[in-house]
Amino acid sequence: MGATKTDHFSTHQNQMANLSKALGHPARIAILEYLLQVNSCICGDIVDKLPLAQPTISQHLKELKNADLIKGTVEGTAICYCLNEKTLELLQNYFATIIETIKQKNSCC
Amino acid sequence: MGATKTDHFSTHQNQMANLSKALGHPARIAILEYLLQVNSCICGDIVDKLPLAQPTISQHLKELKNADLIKGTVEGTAICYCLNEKTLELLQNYFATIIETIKQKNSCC
DNA sequence: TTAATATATCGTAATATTGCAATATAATAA
DNA sequence: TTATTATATTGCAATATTACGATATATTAA
Repeated sequence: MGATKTDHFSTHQNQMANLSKALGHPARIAILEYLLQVNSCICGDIVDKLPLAQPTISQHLKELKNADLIKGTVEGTAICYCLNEKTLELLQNYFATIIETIKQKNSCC
Repeated sequence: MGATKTDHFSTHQNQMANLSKALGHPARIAILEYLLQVNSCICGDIVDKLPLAQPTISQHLKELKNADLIKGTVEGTAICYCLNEKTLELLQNYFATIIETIKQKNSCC
């Protein structure tokens, strides 16, 4: 098979898996970090910053957008991308809660 | 192709991508959350808790272990798995820094 | 030793991802 | 209108992931 059994897991588990999966490629991490570094939305020049062809980057941007990790607005000929703080906060909260929970536990291996 | 151009990105970017990728499947999120919920290491019963066959779970555990997200110790006939706090802290810190950086920025779309 | 139990590995089919050339689309400029 | 520029989509080959039956391995129990 290979089909991920999405229906066997909770909505929340699928959501966190999808967000993680969207960040599960160095190019997409690089895009995230580039958008973070630039002190505003970026219109256009992502392609010049990464060692990948334009269609490939477009595809990665699409995946980040599908996961709601970035937002894109049409700005004339270019498209203006920026990070979606709300979605990134979901991730931050998730891992923060995990660490908190671990620290409350008495022990481990 | 399909080969991920790992060599074109920084070690750090590859590391965060690998960690994210390892969590990019609902079964592995479910395993993580199960290990978190149980107030100790778990020896054995993960297979009973998930709707997947034993070899499939073994494979997912292997991936989590490869990513250093969990630790496994042999405990007689069973194997004792637990979360690796250090690695999960890497993720927490990463997203915390991202949110912090976003909040410092003047504006966005 | 043999049996029972727990986990891992092998092999393989189904599916998904990645990367890019070629091409399409959409907006502005000339 | 016809360029020009920026981004998206299509199509496809290479590769990776997922799932699991069958089997192997390893530990304890009898």
